[in-house]
Amino acid sequence: MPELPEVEVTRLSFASQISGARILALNMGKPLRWPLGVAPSVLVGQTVLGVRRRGKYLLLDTDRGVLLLHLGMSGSLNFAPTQASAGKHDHMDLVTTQGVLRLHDPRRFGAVVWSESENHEPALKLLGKLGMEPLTDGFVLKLFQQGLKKRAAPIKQVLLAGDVVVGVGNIYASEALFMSGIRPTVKAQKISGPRVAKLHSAIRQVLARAVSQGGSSLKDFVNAQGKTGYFQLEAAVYGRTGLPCRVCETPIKHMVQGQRATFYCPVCQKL
DNA sequence: CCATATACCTGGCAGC
DNA sequence: TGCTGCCAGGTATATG
Repeated sequence: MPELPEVEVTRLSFASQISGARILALNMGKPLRWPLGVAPSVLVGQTVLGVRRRGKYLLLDTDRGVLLLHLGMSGSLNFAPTQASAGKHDHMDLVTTQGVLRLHDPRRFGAVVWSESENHEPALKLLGKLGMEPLTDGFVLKLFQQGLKKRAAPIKQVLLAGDVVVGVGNIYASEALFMSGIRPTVKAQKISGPRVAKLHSAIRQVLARAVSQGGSSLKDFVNAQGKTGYFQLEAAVYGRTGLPCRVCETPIKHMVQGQRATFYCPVCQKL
């Protein structure tokens, strides 16, 4: 479910409410992708200073470190005034003086990891190689071009790798490539300057628009308040195999790249 | 250094 | 209704 927009929408939906809260308890359920790294009781008594996002990770800053949260493929967060009874797939409750932050994650590819700081081991390892943030001024066209120049892999896979630019997941990679008229199979380094500029702007556009619309995944995305996205952002190509391209009516094609589904219009995306 | 395959885990759905 | 096989929004890790 979560690509950058969904993670950002989730962050926005509970950051201000949890900020300033004192942690009363941390209850972990079934194992997630990685262990927390410390005894949950270490968190008790800490104060939540705020919530940031880096790529698809949420960073819950406290006065003594940072709690890294990742939603994996199927995770979602809920922030509620009181602690409801936990369901089968609820694997973390962070109980605070201002509410309970709960992680719901059926597949358990998500993670909750404690790090003493952003520059200490767990955080450094997880965040250290991440690429540019697409929705900040740090996403400089020239740097993006330089990043792509080094890569012989197909552009779709370079986008997903997250070491050049973060936050573009499987849905938005296909969408951004459609918007910029680029074939997903083209080697990243072979894309012309003007095309890279188009892609750069398409990535910003598609992600920013999805954030402003409250998250736009195709399925049941809900923010931490339980509100759904508006789903106004209709996919141009993702999941539309065989359906007419919204621009030229040509049937949308499907292919597999790096064991992931890719969708594109063979006419609108020539190179 | 880079590119690609693999693993993790559960639920939903199409097809029989 | 039940079973089987396939698919799913991510990414660290191993392997070439």
